[in-house]
Amino acid sequence: MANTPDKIAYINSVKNDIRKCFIALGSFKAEEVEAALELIAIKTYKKGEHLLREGDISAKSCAIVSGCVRQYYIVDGEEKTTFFYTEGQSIFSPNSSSERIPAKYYLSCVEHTTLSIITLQNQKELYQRFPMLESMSRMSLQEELNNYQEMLATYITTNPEERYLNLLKHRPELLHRVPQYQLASYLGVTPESLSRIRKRIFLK
Amino acid sequence: MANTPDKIAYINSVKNDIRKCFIALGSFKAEEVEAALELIAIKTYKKGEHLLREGDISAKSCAIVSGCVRQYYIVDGEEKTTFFYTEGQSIFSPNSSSERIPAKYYLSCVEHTTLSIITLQNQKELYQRFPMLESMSRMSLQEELNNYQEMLATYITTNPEERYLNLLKHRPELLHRVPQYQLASYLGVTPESLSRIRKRIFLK
DNA sequence: TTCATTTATTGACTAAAGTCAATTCTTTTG
DNA sequence: CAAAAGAATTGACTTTAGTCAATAAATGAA
Repeated sequence: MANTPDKIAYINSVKNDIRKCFIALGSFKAEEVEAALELIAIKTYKKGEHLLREGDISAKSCAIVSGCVRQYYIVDGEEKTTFFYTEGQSIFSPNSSSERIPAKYYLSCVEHTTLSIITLQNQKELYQRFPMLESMSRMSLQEELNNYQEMLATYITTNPEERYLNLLKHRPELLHRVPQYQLASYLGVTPESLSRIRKRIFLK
Repeated sequence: MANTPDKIAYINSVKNDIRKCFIALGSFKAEEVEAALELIAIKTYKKGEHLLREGDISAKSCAIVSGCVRQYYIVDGEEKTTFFYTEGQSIFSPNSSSERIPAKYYLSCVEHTTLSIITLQNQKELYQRFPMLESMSRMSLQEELNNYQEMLATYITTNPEERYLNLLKHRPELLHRVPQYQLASYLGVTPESLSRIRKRIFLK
């Protein structure tokens, strides 16, 4: 399927936004920025499209430019949602460098979604050329790790109702973007229970 | 409190183990290894001692040489355990580089524990001197992030009984090293419930 | 717009976890 | 060793979530 002029224009505008980010870092020459941009692909996905299926071996990392991607596992034939990625969030590859680990989960688009994608191969090249980027990457991984530690801690220390209220507080937009049965599974309850939790909260 | 000769000998033997790890990497000269070792401290802690308290600003990362460290939050006056670190695991600082974020949790030793500790300051120096170490650090952070993503996913997709069975399978030693009421809180249930879960499983 | 499908809610009932109090078992320590 | 403190278990009861079936509401495609 060939890209329409519209789409090409859109991709260029996204690339330009990324260009601005690189330039804002202040440490790169114009040619270097262009070289780095060459290593990144911009792709769009339709609602419902999969980025990854269980068993796939992925060798790329993505950042969400716009849209929403759902991570889920299939356990006993049931979809169990474990994360929603939205604008600005990164989906790190389950594979670092040389390993070839098949994914245990699925990634599917909840909405029409635009990603910036870099292959591990290109990432390696980028980091060799610009060690500063590897350093930044390490620090953002560290931050992301802290986030996950905190998410796990929050999950352990709260019950489903509190988790729903948390979501309402910290990612309210999700409630409108995502079907409720997927939210339910993300909160670790059945759709029926989430419906009752919402009712309970409403009555308070 | 001065170190006894015993303790000095012990710390030296630990340092020597770390020395061997560096040498095994194959890319460093003997003086470089010694310089790197200078940046790392070995410390021992008694059972019950705290490495970190809520509100503390920590500027170091640790690796568990031996022993067991429990991470917990205090929520409504109750300790909520969210992780157990054992031999070979790393406790990354909640602060990367320049930020000064006070900790939201506690770290306390479940047993007599030995740590290797590096300050963020020294870490920075180490990475500047040996970029390969920063690259390794990035990759191990990536792996650790994958671990956490999977732990969160497992937590979301399982009920307390399954979580207990999981622990039995993947970290059986914890069941003997850690008091049951702390495990209960780690599994997200009350001590009474865990006691009943164990009974239920036993009767099957 | 209409029909079909998907999603959300409700009801009735069951299973599991929470709470509080009492008891037993285990570990510490003076 | 004995007393005290800490940890684990058990019982009775309450609250919350799970399950299954029915219905209502919303969404999407022809």
